[in-house]
Amino acid sequence: MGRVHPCCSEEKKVRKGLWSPEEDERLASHIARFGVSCWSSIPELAGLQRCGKSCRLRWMNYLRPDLKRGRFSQHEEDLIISLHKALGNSWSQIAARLPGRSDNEIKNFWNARLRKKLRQKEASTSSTAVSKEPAARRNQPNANAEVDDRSKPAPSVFTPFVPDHVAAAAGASGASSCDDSSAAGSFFADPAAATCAAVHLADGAADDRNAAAAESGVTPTPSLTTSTSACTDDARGSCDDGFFRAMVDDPSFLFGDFYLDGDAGHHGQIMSFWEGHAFS
DNA sequence: AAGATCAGCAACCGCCTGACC
DNA sequence: TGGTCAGGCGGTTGCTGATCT
Repeated sequence: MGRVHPCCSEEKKVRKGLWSPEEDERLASHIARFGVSCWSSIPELAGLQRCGKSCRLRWMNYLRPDLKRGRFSQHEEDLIISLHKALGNSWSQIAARLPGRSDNEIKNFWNARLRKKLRQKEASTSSTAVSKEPAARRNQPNANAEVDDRSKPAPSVFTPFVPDHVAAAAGASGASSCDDSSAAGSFFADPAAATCAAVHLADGAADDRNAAAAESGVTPTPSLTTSTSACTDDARGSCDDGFFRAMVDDPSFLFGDFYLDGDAGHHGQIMSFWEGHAFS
C-alpha cells in the first residue's frame, strides 16, 4: 500500500472522525491569530489531536471564512456542469472558478448528481427493454427531464448575449475593444480573450440576484458595478472559441462573475454553448 | 410507527508532485 | 541524483437526516 504520512502515523494518537465545535474553535482561532505556515505543525501548536492533513481539510472545506455554503444555485449548477465538460474531474480547478465553493463541495455535488444520472439512465434503458418500472416511479413528473435537457445537442451557431445596457454603454463611451484589463484581470490580458463579446464583472450580490430572479422568473434590473466591454465588431455576433477557451484556461477568471441575465433564454443559450464545446 | 431507501455531506485514504537536503 | 517530507488532489467511504413504503 501507499506510504503513510508521518503526521498520520499511529504513534501520534491522532483523533479521527467528525470535528467537535471545540476543535473547530481551536483551529479557527489559531489560524486567525497566526495564519498557516506549516500544516503539520498546526495540530501541536493549536492543541489538537489531529493530523495536519485533517486540519487542512477541515479548514479548506468548512472553516474558511470565505466559504459560501448552502445549496448550489441553478446558475452555479450550470457552471459546474459546463466546467466539468471543459476540465473533467479537476475539482480544484473548477472550484477556483467558483468563488466561495470548495473542491470537495463541488465534487460531492457532482458525484451525487452523476450517481443519480447513472441510475436514471439505467432505469430508462431497462424500462425501454422490459418496461416493468413500478407505476409510482413512472408517475413521477419529469423524472428524467433534467438529464434529457442536458443531453440536448448544442446549437450549431452561438450568438453571444450582450445586454442592451452594456452595448449602449460601450457605444456611448466609444469603447472599441475589451480594454478594461484592470477590472478583468489576466482574462482580458489574453489576446485571444479580447476578441469580442460582453462581460459584465458584477459583484456577488448581482450573482445572487440573477440566481434568485431566474428561479422566480423575474428579470432583474441589471446594475453595472465595475466595467463593461463590448464586441469589437458586432455586439450580437461572431464570437469565437478563443474568448471562452480563455475563460477555461485562466483560473483567475471567476465564472460566477460572468454576466447572466435573468432571461432564461439567453442563459440557456450560453450554457448550451458551453456544453457544445470540448475545449480540448 | 417502523424499516428501507435515498440524498447530502464530512472526512479519510492513497497517490502524486514539488521542495529540500 | 536519489531519498524524504509536506502539501495538495481525486476517489471513496461512512454517517445522518429526510423521504418513502
